[in-house]
Formats: sequence, C-alpha cells, structure tokens
Amino acid sequence: MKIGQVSDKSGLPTKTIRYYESIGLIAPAGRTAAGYRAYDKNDLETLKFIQRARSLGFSIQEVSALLMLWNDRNRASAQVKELAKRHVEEIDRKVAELQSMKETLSTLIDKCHGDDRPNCPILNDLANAR
Amino acid sequence: MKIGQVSDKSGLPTKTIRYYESIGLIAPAGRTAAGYRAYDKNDLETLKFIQRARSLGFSIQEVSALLMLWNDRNRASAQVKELAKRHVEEIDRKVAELQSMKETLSTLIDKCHGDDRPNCPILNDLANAR
DNA sequence: ACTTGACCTTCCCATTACTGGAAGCTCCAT
DNA sequence: ATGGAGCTTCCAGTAATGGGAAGGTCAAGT
Repeated sequence: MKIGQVSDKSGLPTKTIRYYESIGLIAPAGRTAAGYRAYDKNDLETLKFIQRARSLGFSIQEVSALLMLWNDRNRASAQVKELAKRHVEEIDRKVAELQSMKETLSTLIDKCHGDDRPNCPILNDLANAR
Repeated sequence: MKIGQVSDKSGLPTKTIRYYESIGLIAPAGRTAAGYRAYDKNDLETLKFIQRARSLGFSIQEVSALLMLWNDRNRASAQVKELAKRHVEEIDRKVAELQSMKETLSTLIDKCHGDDRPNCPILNDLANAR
C-alpha cells in the first residue's frame, strides 16, 4: 500500500503519517523502487491504533508509550490502566477549567442587555477586578 | 513603572508582555532614557484586562476585538455579547469532546483488571475498531 | 508515443501562545 | 567599584500539524 491508501484507511492525513515517521513515532516505512513509501497490513494496524489513541486525546508522548506497551506481550495491564487513568484525570482538569470559564462568562452574558446601548457588564467586569 | 512591576501587578510574565507588544496586541510602550519600557496606570489596566480575558479562554484574536470594543465608547453591547456567546459555544464544544473521550476511556478502564496479567481491554480496544 | 492528472517525494514556512536562554546594558546598594 | 537584580534584543524551541512549492512517477486516454 502507498501512503494515500493507508491514509484513507487509517483516517490520518498523509502529512501526519510522514510527520509521525519524522519524529520517530513509527518506524521508517519501506520504499518502492521509485522511492514511494510502502506499507503492509501491520503498519496500517499501527496507524489505526495511533489514530484511535489520538482521538481519545492521548498526546503523542502517551501514544508512544501505549505503542510500546501494545508491542510488549508481557507488560502488566496495570501499567496501561495507570496511563489511562492519569489521562482521564487530565481530561477532568481541563473540563473543570472550561466549565469554570463558562460559568463566569454565562453570568456576565446574562447581565448584558445586548442591545444598541454601549453599557456592557461583560467589558466592565473584564476591566475591573472583582 | 517598569515591565517587572506591571508584570507583578497584572499577573502576566514580562516575556508575555513583550510578546503582546511584538504582535501588536498592545501599543509599543514608552521608553526611559536608558531604553527600559515605561508603563503608566492606563497601560496596566489594559494588561489586567487582557489577563482576565485570557483567563476566560478568549484567544488573542478575540482579546484584540474585545480591546477595541472596550475602547469604543459607542459600541453596542450586543457586539460584545455576541462575541462572548460564540466563545461559550466554543467552550461547550470542547467540553463535549472531552467528556466523550472521558466516557469511552472510563468504560475501558473499568474493564481492565489492572494487575500483573498482560491482557488489557484498553489496548485491545485501541487495536480493534469497534 | 505523448500528454494529462493524480499521486508521490523533500523541504521550508506558518500556526498558537508563549517559554528558555544567551549576550550584554543599567541601576542601586554596599 | 563591584555585585546582583532587572532590563534589553535576538534566536530557537514547544505540540501537532497544515500549506505550498518544486519536482519525480505512474496509469490512462488520445
């Protein structure tokens, strides 16, 4: 398979696949006589794995760790679980931060008339600490 | 005031203040005879405004728009409200995405024994589409 | 045989919002 | 006068791509 095909099947842009190779996340692909990257089923599975892990918000660093664990037949599942749990905690932190922002903003938005008049509690609040 | 002092009072690192100047978010600061940046109360208020807007998750682009609205005595509050509402929608989208990730991950984590044995539903799921 | 167009290659730059560090100047206190 | 804190500029790096140029390759259509 050429890069465009694994791109279609994995859902990763060709640019991204080359990037993953350049940073060492995946091993350099084989090449055809013409210099085109050549992928086999195994490579495709790896790319799909990466795509799914990324879609769950794992960083490239974390994906790298997951790939190693995936390729280690004897790793303890506790290691994977630990990694995943830390990631969920990270997600929780982000959600909490976003929701705190939203709360503040929603309050301000409710107080703002939103008409032609210039007076605006949103700007007033940003201008003055509370 | 020199940059270190407005930094302390605004909560923005000196690096960041210089960066904001370099990208044109704030006007170039005045200078002392020695070439140090000099700020007045007004500048400080602007920096505080920026800091608060950033802490609510507004992008620099949005902060720039907010600053213009703030400096426009005659703008309609509707414009500000609109900008804020769109930002809240953006936050909602991010929260939804994060929570969807979290849900998937939590399910997988629950299914994983997390002991010394290698079998791990988390990796299995990442490896096989479902 | 030739050309077109879709792929492929590498390379470099841009993005967002900073952060770190080096080399060097200034100011203030001892 | 010497030391250290704070200031200056400039360069480079971060995460994870995306855009686009310049050029090679391949299969199909004329």
